[in-house]
Amino acid sequence: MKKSRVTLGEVARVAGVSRATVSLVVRKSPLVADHTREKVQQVMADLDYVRDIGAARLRNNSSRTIGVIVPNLVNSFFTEFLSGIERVMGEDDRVVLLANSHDDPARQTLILQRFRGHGVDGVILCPAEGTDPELPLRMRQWGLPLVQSLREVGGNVTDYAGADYIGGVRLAMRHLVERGHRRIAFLSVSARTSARAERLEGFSRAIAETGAEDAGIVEAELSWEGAARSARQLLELDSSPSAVLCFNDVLAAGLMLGLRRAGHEPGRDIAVVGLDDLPLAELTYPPLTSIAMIPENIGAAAARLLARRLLQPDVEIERSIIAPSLMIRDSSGYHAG
Amino acid sequence: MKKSRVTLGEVARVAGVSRATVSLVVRKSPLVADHTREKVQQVMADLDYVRDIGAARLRNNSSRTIGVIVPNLVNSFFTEFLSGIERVMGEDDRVVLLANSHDDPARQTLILQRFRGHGVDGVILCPAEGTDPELPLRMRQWGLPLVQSLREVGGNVTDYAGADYIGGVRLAMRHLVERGHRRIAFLSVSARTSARAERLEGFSRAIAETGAEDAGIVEAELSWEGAARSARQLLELDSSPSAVLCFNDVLAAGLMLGLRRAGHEPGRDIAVVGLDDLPLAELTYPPLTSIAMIPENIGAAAARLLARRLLQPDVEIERSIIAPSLMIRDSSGYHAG
DNA sequence: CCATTAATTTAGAACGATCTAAATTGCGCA
DNA sequence: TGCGCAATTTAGATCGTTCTAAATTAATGG
Repeated sequence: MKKSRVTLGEVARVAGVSRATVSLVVRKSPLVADHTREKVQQVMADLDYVRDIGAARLRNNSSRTIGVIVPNLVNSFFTEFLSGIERVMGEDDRVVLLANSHDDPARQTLILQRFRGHGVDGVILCPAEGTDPELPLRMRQWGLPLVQSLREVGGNVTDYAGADYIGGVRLAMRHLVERGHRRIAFLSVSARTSARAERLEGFSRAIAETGAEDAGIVEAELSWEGAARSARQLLELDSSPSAVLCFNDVLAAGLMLGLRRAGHEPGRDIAVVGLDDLPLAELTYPPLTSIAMIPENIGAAAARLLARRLLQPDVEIERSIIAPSLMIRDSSGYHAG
Repeated sequence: MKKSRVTLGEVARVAGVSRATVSLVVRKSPLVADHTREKVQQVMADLDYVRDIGAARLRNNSSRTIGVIVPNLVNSFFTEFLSGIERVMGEDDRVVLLANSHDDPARQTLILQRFRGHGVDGVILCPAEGTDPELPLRMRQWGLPLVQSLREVGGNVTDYAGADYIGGVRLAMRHLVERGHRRIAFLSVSARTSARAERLEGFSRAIAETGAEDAGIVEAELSWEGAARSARQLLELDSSPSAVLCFNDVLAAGLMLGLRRAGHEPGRDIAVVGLDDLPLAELTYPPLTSIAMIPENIGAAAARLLARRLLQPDVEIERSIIAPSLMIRDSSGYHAG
């Protein structure tokens, strides 16, 4: 029942060479003669040899494993992001350790310790809300390469991959203004993350640039239910906005639900625009105008940044920012008079 | 810049004991005297010692790592499933290696080799479409514990965690029949998986049980776009169904879109019911009646099955089937005369 | 105070790979 | 044939932990 693993030594014995030679073959070294290589490869295939990467790492310090920490696995934004990471790392024969911080810094710390124990080569982190800004420095002291993504703490001290939310918000606002909207509200969230800060920054800049009126900022819990509840607050704003830009598509979808419940038809009585362009955006009613960020690409970019740093630990830090694009659908269809 | 890891040996030296003793402390053995334990723990904390699990596994054969392979990371069904696995494994201080097979058996095989190389303790697999039914046996020969989930190949030879789709379809069909529907169609998918077979089985059983008319089975590509395109075929069925039960919520949402485009109002002109009850179901218009399967719980169940088998490798195989429940919303609101 | 037994602690060999440094083999050419 | 140099191959130490078996220390009873 128990299987004894086939080891380098076995292969060496059967092939009639030394362990060291087999090791060279495994690592595709050019030092080994062609006929030896072929013989060894044949034996490896026959015995179904699988190299033990853990044992290898003990000696050469590369586990070909990276850790990814996301705050959430329900929002498909994060899972597409994850998908991009997994794809790029897989192409490079690396493997992904996944963990969910649930946006809890304590849990995030625990996970990082666990990852350290498993000897990951590096980490892609979307920092939990309330993460200690010193964390990147601490990780540097641990000698653990870090790429931050989607959110960022500690100033520009690590590689970073993200979306251009300032530009994205600008696109959305211009679109609304072109459709004649003057009083635009923003549906934000209560969680203090850099992602939130960036969007708010984008909003105020866009207000300045377009000359539209800041019709108010309302905070909701980050869930469609929360957004639905906030519909009332938005409708009761003194400024009576004709359009609402939302923190993300989940909130936008929830808001549309809440508006309809309150007797206002989104896309006709009031324009709603989301951010992220989740698959969901096509399926709401009316279909949601949104800003595509293509999280899969952000994940891929983060993975490439990390791969690059593993290769050259001391290369200067880089930021990889994915450009947004406007997806016009019916929820912004209303042309304000 | 380079950090030399703090090892057991360092801790031992500083604490003035042997490596073996420190190892006992790390593993919380009761064999060590209280005062020694405290001293050692103090030193471990001071030096920021992190146990190298890879090195440990080399000796004791437990990596506290499990592999998970899903066919897809976009459908939130799978990501919630994943979330359940990650949660339960995390509670047990285990770590999850994630990979996406993209429903491709060749890639799946590659991933399994990779996982083997990383010394995973076990695997939770949602088999790709077209997986060799012999795979579970092969994995047994490798000595790699396997839990299948959501889909299954090779007969009942491994632990399995899934949802009761036969029961779920029954719930949905009864609901429709209670609302007066007699001619019910099924929107299926082309991919041949056990998940599909089970739902079709449920459909034909429910037809028999309820005495409703099988108004036809239409196959769509597994995407909302595919489902939208299939609306036409459904509407052109000779049987002119008054209700459509869909393979899952993504198809249901796409179908509703297609129906509306074709001038038929879902929930009023024709009832639509989904399966899975994704978060999405609340956000479509009209909100989608669906059968909740709670993928997070299925993932948790799969994780527990695997944890149990790791503890007792020879315990008899077990099936863990999550019971479905009916979530009534507006898309089935139409009461056929 | 010594013999036993129980409670702690430990030296040293694993685990499966890689690295270093040195040994061996083969080849061209005098 | 024999020498020098490049091309291959290898012995043995090593990575950080756990295991085995034995050694040491403490505790108990007579």
